[in-house]
Amino acid sequence: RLRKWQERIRTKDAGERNLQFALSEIDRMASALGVPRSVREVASVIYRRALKEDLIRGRSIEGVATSALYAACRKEGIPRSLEEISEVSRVERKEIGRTYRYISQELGLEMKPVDPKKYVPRFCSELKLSEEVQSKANEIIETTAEKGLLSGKSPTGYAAAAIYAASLLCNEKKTQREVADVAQVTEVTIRNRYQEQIEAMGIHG
Amino acid sequence: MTDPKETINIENVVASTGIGQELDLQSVAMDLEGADYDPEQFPGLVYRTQEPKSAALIFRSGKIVCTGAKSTDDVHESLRIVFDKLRDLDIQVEEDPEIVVQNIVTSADLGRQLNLNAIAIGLGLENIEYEPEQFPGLVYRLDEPEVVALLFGSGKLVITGGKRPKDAEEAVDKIVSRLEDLGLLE
DNA sequence: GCTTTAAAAAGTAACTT
DNA sequence: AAGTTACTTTTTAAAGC
Repeated sequence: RLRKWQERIRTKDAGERNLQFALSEIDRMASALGVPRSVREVASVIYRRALKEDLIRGRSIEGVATSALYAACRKEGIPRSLEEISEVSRVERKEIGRTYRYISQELGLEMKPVDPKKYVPRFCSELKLSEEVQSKANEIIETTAEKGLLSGKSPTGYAAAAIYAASLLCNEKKTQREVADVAQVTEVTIRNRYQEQIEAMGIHG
Repeated sequence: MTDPKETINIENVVASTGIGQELDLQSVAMDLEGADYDPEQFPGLVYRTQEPKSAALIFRSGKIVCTGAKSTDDVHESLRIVFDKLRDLDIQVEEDPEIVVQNIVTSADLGRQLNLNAIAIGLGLENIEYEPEQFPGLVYRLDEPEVVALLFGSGKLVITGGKRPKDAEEAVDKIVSRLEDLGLLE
């Protein structure tokens, strides 16, 4: 009986240690990403729910913690791409995506697709582009998305192309490479989305 | 207007069978030309047929999996070739081993562009999976028939998981009527 | 869970030319 | 910039790690 009691304590301690590790990892990654405290709190709640629903079995703690943070960023309306998230995690992008989809489905998070406009302020700020460019980029995204151009396209690539187009229209040109670097997409993707967008907008650049 | 059902095309049929006899894959690999066998990598021996085109995975237990065929008839034809090749190697093969179709992959075209964002909301976020950062298709799981559909912005779709060609037809009908009810088609 | 096989859809990426 | 190749998703059986 003493042994069983010790085992329970040991198990409880192990569980506590794992939870503490997961929460400290969420904190570390959140700091590295520079997201507000509210996001860490939402991520913690998602992680604890996943723990309660026994979704971590067969998966790494770090993988679930990273996925919870990715989901939290989206829930709070300040999404980070899987590429950005994977840079501060030791879990690879593909695994984060898989785990995220799994916990999202199991916890019924009902995540809406990411709106490309959510990336505009941060990307434009990193590129030191004006408020005017941001507004123009948002207008391009809104107008072209309404025409159905967004279906199936990556939100980061879509936002990057709109920002590139807006920078040209506002005479604050940034090169495709500069925009591609902050959005972490290729120039080819920007070129392809850009062509579709300016055509749908009836612009000739 | 073309009925989407008429655009259905079977792209791949997966079936399993067995010759009812254990095999020494090492010797089969030596005698069967074109056979790929690397037990360190995968326990099955891979044998490809040219006409009809398919790939057969042959196991030590004598069980066989056939993939890549474009119809259930092609599955039978491909496996007949595999059985005969094994017989040529003096391996006893039952007269006609039971062949079970395990999965049929189909493609189809709804004929109009789809707004996947609207469909994701319309069909209910809890029932679908749409993560364009990871894959451009919207994943829609149906209960009856029990298949998985991948819907694309172009209006093209893929139906997989079915065991009968009819499963894909029923799935396309249900998808079309649901999208029409939601006013998301056309 | 992974390994292998086939196939479609469309997007993205990494190469070479 | 174009072209090629390859990887993402889904499904399914098989035997073994």
